[in-house]
Amino acid sequence: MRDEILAYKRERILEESVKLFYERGFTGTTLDDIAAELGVTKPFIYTHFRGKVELLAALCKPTIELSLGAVANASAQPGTPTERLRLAITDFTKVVLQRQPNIAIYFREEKNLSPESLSEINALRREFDHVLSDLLIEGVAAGEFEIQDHSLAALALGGMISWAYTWYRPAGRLTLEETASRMADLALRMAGVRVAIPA
Amino acid sequence: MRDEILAYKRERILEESVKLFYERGFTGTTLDDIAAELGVTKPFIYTHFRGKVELLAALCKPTIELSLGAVANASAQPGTPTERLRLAITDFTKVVLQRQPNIAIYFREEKNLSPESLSEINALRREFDHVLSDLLIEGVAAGEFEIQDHSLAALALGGMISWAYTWYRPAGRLTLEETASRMADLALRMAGVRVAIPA
DNA sequence: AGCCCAGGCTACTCGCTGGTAGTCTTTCCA
DNA sequence: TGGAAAGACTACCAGCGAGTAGCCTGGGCT
Repeated sequence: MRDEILAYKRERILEESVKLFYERGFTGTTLDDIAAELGVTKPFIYTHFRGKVELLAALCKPTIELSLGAVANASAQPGTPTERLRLAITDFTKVVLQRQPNIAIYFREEKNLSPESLSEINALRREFDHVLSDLLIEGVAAGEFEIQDHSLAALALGGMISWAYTWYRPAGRLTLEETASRMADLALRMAGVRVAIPA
Repeated sequence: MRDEILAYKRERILEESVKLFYERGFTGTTLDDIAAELGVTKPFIYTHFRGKVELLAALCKPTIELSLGAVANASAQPGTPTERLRLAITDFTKVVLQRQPNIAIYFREEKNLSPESLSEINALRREFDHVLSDLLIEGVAAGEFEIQDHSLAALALGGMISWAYTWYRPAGRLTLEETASRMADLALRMAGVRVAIPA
């Protein structure tokens, strides 16, 4: 019970931090701003986090873990490489779109992370590329994909999806599900799979 | 002659600014840092630029113009849509890779631009997407491309290439030319063109 | 009722950095 | 050789914001 309240407070601090860092940038946001938005004062934040950069790490790392989790989970499913790649891309896209502000903050404010957090996150990203790359290799071996350079293709795929944080609008023309599905079509095509287009 | 020296000084200031902003971030770099790197002092910079944010704009805007120029020029060439899209992607990729630090700074530090600079640059980006989108539509009309949603495809293409600023290393496995060419292959595939793969 | 303590707040400090005012030097021309 | 102007520097200011020390209050337990 006490722990739950503590966790809730932490969560609320993070929520407002995400919002403000997303809108104004990391250095453009003061701890006083965040506290004011919560209706508390700065020292309150210090009872839950060591400082501003720890706040940043707490926003970024779990989101990168979620991204890695999406592709790793999809890749470990039963099914053909084509099916698994489709799942990996749709799930990863959903993470990016659902956590759009966190993703944006991470890529923009990477330079403000502590060296320790940065290297932890970089390890996750290398793992991400690795998993994706392996899935592509598997698909080529199975004769389903046709890829010249699987490392480059993995980077291109990851970039195409990650980039969505710059343009996706929740109230836009396409729903989250539609966007994820169409991105998967584009991704499969890049992998050399013949994808039919609905009329 | 006098003007040339003035222009040279401006250029040198920008060079060092790019380097430091790229390495340490915009707010992580002080004007004193830049001046020290140049072997001068802070007021020297103020004789060439109004302030720190003008420096930032002077780094970003011409690079975005160059990106737009690359696709606009390619799109206006004679030739089939397939040929023009290939040229557009290779040339755009080259801009991204040659100006990698500028591109990185722009995307990371967008929030630090003045509202005026930001809206100018945003206009250029809209134009960029528009040109790319039109080229895709043309290719579909000509029966060369097969695309479900040309707006989404334009965003995905733009993202896939722009993203290269996060991973490209000049001393890496692939040369700039090779990377550009392979990215074009991937892009054409996404557009639904059958691209042969060299053994 | 009285005590204690957790949890939050008030009220600071202090370093940093963008920006500026005014001085010095050097060069070029009369 | 004098002087004027450009161009750069020294020395400063002022505001801002991260982080902290110590106080206050209210609720629960004895």
